[in-house]
Amino acid sequence: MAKHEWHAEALRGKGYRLTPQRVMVLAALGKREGHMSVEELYEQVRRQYAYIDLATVYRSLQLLTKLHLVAEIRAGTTSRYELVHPEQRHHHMVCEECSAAFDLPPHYLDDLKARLVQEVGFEPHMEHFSLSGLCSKCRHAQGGDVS
Amino acid sequence: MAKHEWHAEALRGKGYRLTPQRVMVLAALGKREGHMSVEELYEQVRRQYAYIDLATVYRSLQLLTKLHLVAEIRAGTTSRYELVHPEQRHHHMVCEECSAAFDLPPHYLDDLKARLVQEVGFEPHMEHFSLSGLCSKCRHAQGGDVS
DNA sequence: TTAGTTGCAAACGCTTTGCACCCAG
DNA sequence: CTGGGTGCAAAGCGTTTGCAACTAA
Repeated sequence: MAKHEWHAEALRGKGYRLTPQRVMVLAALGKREGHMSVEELYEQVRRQYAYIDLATVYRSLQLLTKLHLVAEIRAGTTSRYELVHPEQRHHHMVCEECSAAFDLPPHYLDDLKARLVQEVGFEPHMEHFSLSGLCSKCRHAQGGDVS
Repeated sequence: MAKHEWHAEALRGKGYRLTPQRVMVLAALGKREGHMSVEELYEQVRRQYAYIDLATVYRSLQLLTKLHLVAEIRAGTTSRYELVHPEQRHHHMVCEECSAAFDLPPHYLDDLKARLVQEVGFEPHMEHFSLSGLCSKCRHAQGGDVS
């Protein structure tokens, strides 16, 4: 079963309609390794179905995010989205220079989260978490200057 | 010398004009412990000078942020601002429930940053960093359900 | 059949910009 | 005096919403 079909089934299982638009959104997300901006997603889906509306893409992403079938990653001002694969939780690092995205193994933040809950009493919500900075490639290219 | 005067001097020292509007923005920021939204700042300044324009507030914050005299804290979609005190670096935790803001001692993130640079080669930029989640008060009020 | 979903267009909230006037240096 | 800064109004941009038509179940 293709990558996105699991998600489509989950959608129906929860009582929502499986419309062509939603399938296309899921398929587009499934075609990419990393996360996509709404605009990228929109362009991608439009190649299959020219009449889809941006609002529909937004509404689909909203629904899918609510159901935890896709994850919303806030990078700077705008959001990016990717399929959720429950067995491979991770967070993100986005390079400010080249926009490349990297996965951040969960244990880094789990440690931080545990310490914060214990020592400060604050429970951070890290589902939509991402760090921005410089990837190793761009770091070396720039000679390591820190802003 | 009052809290914000140091910042005003720094502004002039770098060759920018010290206008009443900028002084008022700095003063408003200095009056508060935590960070303020642009709107709060605007309302505050308007009490002294009814004709200030929102655009001026935005432009002042942009300049001050560029000069590292104020820090921009991204909380969810919008930004909040506070005076920078170089000797007391810290990051932020913002409660999603009650919007209260807490300071996060730098060592928590310094650890994380060091590990990331060493182990993954990624250098996160944490100047404008904040965590959102639930503060201890709201956590207990809600009975600890995690979304 | 019929409630959930879509396309369309308009509105929204926050932020930025163009421009003529103004004032800090 | 003069160029940087301001007020004003309008535009920009990503996102959301109201509504009539449509369609998955």
